Amino acid sequence: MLSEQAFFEILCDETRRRMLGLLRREGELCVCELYYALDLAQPKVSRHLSVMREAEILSMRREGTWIYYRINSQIPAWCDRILAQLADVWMGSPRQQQDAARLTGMSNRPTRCCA
Amino acid sequence: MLSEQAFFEILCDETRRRMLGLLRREGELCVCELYYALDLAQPKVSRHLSVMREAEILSMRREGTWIYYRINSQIPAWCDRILAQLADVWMGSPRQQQDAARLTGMSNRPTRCCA
DNA sequence: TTGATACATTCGATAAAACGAATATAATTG
DNA sequence: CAATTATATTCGTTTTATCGAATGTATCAA
Repeated sequence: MLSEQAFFEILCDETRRRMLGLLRREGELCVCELYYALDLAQPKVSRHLSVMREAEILSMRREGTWIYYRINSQIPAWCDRILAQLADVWMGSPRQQQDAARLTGMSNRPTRCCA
Repeated sequence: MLSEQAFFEILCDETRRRMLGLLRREGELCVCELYYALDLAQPKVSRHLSVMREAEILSMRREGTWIYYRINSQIPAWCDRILAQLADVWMGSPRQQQDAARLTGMSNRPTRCCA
């Protein structure tokens, strides 16, 4: 169960905040969408994903070769409220807009077959 | 002006969260009250105070030999909201109660002569 | 000016976090 | 089975944070 310490350690890294921002906005994204949108190397994104998965702030599901990540719906309410505050700050920041724009402009995004 | 990165780096450390929790509750505390309440070495508390002072999340005033710290009233609104969420989580946690109890039980607390 | 009290800083060591590069695994397609 | 695509992990290195111990500074009182 996501501890206070683990939660703040996760928020400490800007890459992870960008990932959480995008995921909160989009609901669910696969790894290739994430690293494309953030314009970062795939192993780097994967490592941060695994850190967040182990801390149970993210959950994942596999669909074929793609793995979709989302913010774990089981996180404590106070974490969710802080993420909401963070999203407020983020929306409108140049970096968030850039990330979102790159995602929108991405071609060949995988098509989800199911929720 | 307190950056997003600086803010989350500060929250990353449990000692600093305890300090912010106490300061939010008490309004203003001097260094000796802080390290007594937290039961930590004075240099350790001083170092964390200077980190937070440099990040402009704390402000200070001197009164004689005592230096009083408080949460900077100029911090961005979103930081304040996150600190409020944090205070909610904190209130009632064993550690917070312990810190507050030690402060209450402290003898020879300096008497403030002015605001 | 000497001593005492409150607080700050420096120093060296340790430990944790993040990185790029390379490699491994897992599912799909032919 | 081989090749391809998507994702994960390992490895060695570099950076950064934190710490205790020791020392420095500032204020006040005698």
